[in-house]
Amino acid sequence: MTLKTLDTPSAKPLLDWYDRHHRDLPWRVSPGMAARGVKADPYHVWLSEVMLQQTTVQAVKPYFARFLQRWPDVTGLADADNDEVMAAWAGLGYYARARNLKKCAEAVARGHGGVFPDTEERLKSLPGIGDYTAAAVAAIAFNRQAAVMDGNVERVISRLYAISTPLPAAKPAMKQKVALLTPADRPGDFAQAMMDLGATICTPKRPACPLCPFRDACQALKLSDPELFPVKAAKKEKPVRYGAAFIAVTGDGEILLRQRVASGLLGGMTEVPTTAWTARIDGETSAEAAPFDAAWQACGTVIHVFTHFELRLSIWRAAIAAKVGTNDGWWEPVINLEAQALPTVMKKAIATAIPLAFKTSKG
DNA sequence: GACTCGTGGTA
DNA sequence: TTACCAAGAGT
Repeated sequence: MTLKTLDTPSAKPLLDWYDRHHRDLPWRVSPGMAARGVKADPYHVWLSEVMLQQTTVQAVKPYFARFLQRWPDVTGLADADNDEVMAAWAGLGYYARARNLKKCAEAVARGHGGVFPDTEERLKSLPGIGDYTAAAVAAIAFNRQAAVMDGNVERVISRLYAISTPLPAAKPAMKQKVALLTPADRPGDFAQAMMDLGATICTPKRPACPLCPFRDACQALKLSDPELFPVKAAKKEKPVRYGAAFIAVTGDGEILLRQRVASGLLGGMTEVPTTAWTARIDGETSAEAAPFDAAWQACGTVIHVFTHFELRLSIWRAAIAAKVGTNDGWWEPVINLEAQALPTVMKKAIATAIPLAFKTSKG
């Protein structure tokens, strides 16, 4: 306890706040249940943490429920078909997470007897588990005193200590503060409390400081303005790329699909034939680049914003009498599109050409 | 440290 | 509308 210097606040007010105001989430054991001896299922904790990486709680909920229903335990997921996992993940984004999720399940099932390792270090050696997720699973599922730091925690800590060093350079110093603050008792609840606080009280804009359990200790509130923290490095501008996508439909109601290469953007996911996505409008965005000769009709443009560029996709449609032979693709009944591993941008492209292709057409 | 890697919600 | 951002990891 000598490490806890005078400027380290107590975690007690936060835990008391969490006992009263915690969010009820499908993957969470509430503090009340935990007090009665209910343990969090490491599989549930891990699955939810991977899904929640850079993803909102609202978006994760239905995916978490579907995955759990389909693959109730880690061994079932390890034995699952890769394409089915990718299809189940379709729409959630960051598809490397799904590829690594499967690899991690296989490693746990075949290398650890179906039991998740219970230390931060061993967890971090698994695919798709980095600093954050290793600490989160260790703390939440195994009650380890691990320092859990995500975007919420960064915001809370940066304000609590009025840290003016920009992110991500400030991360090591912030992590040290989190480690000093994390209690040996209830480390999992502490981590979840910090994240709930960041999500509901210590929000990016207009934080509800009067309701905060750290209101008396917060340096930003005392000396400055909490909304000024955390300081972040300036982000660069998003370039625009252009391309064309080709939706070919036969008289039998089949559409030409193909699979993207296993790595990189939308790796391993399903797509309609497209040109390369280049920085300029050129001949490649026209029907000249179509997969085969047909009466291609322009039917609109899809604008889709990825993390680091904006894509403007010209959509071309052709109704053909019968299938055309292809090298790298296959013909799929339009009626089966819902079961495919189609990322959102591809659903938007198809929905532009075939408005009734999906039950709920977005974009 | 700098990039890559999705998507949908919000102000 | 534009901009930010949400329980980050891998290279």
